[in-house]
Amino acid sequence: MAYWLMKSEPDVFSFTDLTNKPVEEWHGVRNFTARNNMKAMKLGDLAFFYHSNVGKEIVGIMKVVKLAHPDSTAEPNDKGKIVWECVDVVAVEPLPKPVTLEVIKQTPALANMALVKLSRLSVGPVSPDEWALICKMGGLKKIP
DNA sequence: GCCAACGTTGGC
DNA sequence: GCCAACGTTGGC
Repeated sequence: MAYWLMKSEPDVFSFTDLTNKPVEEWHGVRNFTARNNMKAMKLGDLAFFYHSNVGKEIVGIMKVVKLAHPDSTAEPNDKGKIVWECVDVVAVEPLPKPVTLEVIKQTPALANMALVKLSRLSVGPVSPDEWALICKMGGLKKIP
């Protein structure tokens, strides 16, 4: 099982929005690296939900419930092919104490995260160590 | 609102 | 296939 981090602007779609839905298609990714990360996801993989621009913090955890499939909002390219894909996710639980980007940058064990190094990547990997530490910092008693 | 970082496009 | 120009993202 792998861990991930996915970004969304809370103005557009927040973690609260996710908790109000039974399941959500993570559509709208238009970057090949991010898409490839989604194609690498397995059922049951967990991902942090990060609020970009507004908040700039990790606010919750979600789970992959459907493997990558064509993005329903993507237009076919000039060959009539849809190259953009996405997974479906469900909310698992919020972090009692959101972990901010500022704190992540100040934490040596987290300063090399893809979130920090590749700030424009909207879907990136998280190592098991990073995952456990952020869960702890976020106030979770049990590491999912 | 600015700017750095990065991806994409198009000319050669 | 290289690289300059341009567009977009996201932090500040």
